[in-house]
Amino acid sequence: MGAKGLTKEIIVAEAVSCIENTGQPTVSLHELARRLGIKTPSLYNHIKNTKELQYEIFQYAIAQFVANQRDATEGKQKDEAVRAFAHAYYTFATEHRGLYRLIMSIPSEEDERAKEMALPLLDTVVAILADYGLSEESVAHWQRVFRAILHGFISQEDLGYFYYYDAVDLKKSRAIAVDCFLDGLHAGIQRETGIKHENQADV
Amino acid sequence: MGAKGLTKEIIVAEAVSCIENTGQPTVSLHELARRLGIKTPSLYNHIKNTKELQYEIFQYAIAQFVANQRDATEGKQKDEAVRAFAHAYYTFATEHRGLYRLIMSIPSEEDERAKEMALPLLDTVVAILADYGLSEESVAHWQRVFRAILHGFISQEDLGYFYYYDAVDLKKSRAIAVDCFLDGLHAGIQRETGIKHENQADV
DNA sequence: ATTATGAGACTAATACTATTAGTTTGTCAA
DNA sequence: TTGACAAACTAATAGTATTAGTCTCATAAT
Repeated sequence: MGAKGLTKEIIVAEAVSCIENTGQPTVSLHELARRLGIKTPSLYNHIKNTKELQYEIFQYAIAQFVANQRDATEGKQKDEAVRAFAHAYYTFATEHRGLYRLIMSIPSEEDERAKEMALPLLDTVVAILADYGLSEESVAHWQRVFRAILHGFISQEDLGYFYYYDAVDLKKSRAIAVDCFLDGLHAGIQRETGIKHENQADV
Repeated sequence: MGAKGLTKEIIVAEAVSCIENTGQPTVSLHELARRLGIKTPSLYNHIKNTKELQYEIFQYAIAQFVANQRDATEGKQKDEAVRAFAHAYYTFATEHRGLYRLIMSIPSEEDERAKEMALPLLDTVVAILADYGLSEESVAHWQRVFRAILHGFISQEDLGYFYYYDAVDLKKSRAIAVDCFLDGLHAGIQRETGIKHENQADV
C-alpha cells in the first residue's frame, strides 16, 4: 500500500493512550494494530519488536514522571519538598497507573539500557535530600529509603495488600508513612551531625 | 495410559522447585509437563488451569513465608522483634526470589480469594506492633508502613532501581531503612501517647 | 479368571501471543 | 513515464493455554 503517515511516534502515542485507558502496563501488538487500522506485522516496519516499543513507552513514562516531580517540588525545600514529592509521586502513580506499573516492571539487574533511562528518576529526590546537608553517601542511602517507602506503599495498595480499611484510612496511612520517613530522617541527621534539625516537626 | 501416581501435590511441588531454581514467579505448563515426563494437556487431569495452579503455589509460598516470620520473631518483642522480622523478611525474599515475586504478583483488588489466602501475612507483624500498646487503628496504619518499607526496598532492589552502590552499601541502606521505621514509630507513639518509648534507640 | 469401568494418559485442534519471510502496491522523484 | 523505495499486505512459524475426544491400563466386581 504505502504511506499512511504512520510513524514510530504515533505508534508509541497510541500505545500510551491504550495503557492510560486500561491501567495495564502492556498492549498486545494485535490490539495496537487494530486501533491503528493496520495488520499486526505492519508494525514491524516501524518498530523492532515489543521490547523496543516497551523502551519507547518507558522513556516517555519516565519523562512524564520526572517532569511532574520537578514541577511539584519547585521552589520548595526540606520537609516541605519531601511532602510535595511524596504527594506528587502518589498522585502520578494512581492517575497513571499503567505508566507507573510499566516503570516498575521493566528494569532488571542485567538491563543496563533500562537502568540508564531510569536514572533521571533520582535527580529530584537526590536534590531534595542533598539540601539537608547530608553526605553524598547518606543521600544515596536515604533516597533509597524514601523511594522504597513510596513505591512500597503504592505497590502494596495496588496489589490489594492493605486490607480492611477504606480510602480515608489509606490517606491517613500515607500521611503516617511520610511522617515516619521525616522522623527517621531527622533522627538520622541528628545522629550524623549531632544537630537537631530546625525543620523537624515537633507536634 | 493410566496411573503414574501423579497428583496435584506432585505438580505443585515440581512447579515450586522450578520457581525456586529460576527465580521466576511462573512456570509454563509445557516446561512443567516436560519435567514430569508427561504431555502438556495431561496436566489438566489434575489441575483446572494455570490460575488454579498459581493459587496452589501461592498458598504454599504464603505458608512458608509466614512460618519463617513466626520462627524468626518467636520470643522477641518490640524493636528486637521488628528487626528480626525485617531481617527474616529480607532473607526470605532474596533466598526465595521466585516465591516472593509470586506472592507480590498475584493479588489484585478484585481477587477476593487471593486476598483471603494472603491474610496470614499480617498476623506476625500485627502481633509485634500491637505489643507496643498502639490502638487497633494505629496498628493497621503502622503495619502498612512497615510492610511498605520492606517490600518497597526489596522491590526496588530487585528491579535494579538502587544504582551505584554494591552489596555492602545495600546492607547499610537496609539498616537505615529499619532504623528509620523504628524512629518514625517511636515518634508516632510519643505523639499518640505522650510517652517516650523505653525501648527507643538512643544512639 | 474375565470383564467392565474409570482414572489418567494420549493426540488433535483452537485461540491467543510475537515474529519473520516474502509479496504487492502506492507514491514520489528521476 | 517509469523505476525504486517505503510501507502495507498475506502466509507461515513458534510458543503460550486450553478443550475435545480417544485409548489404555489397573483395579474392582462378577
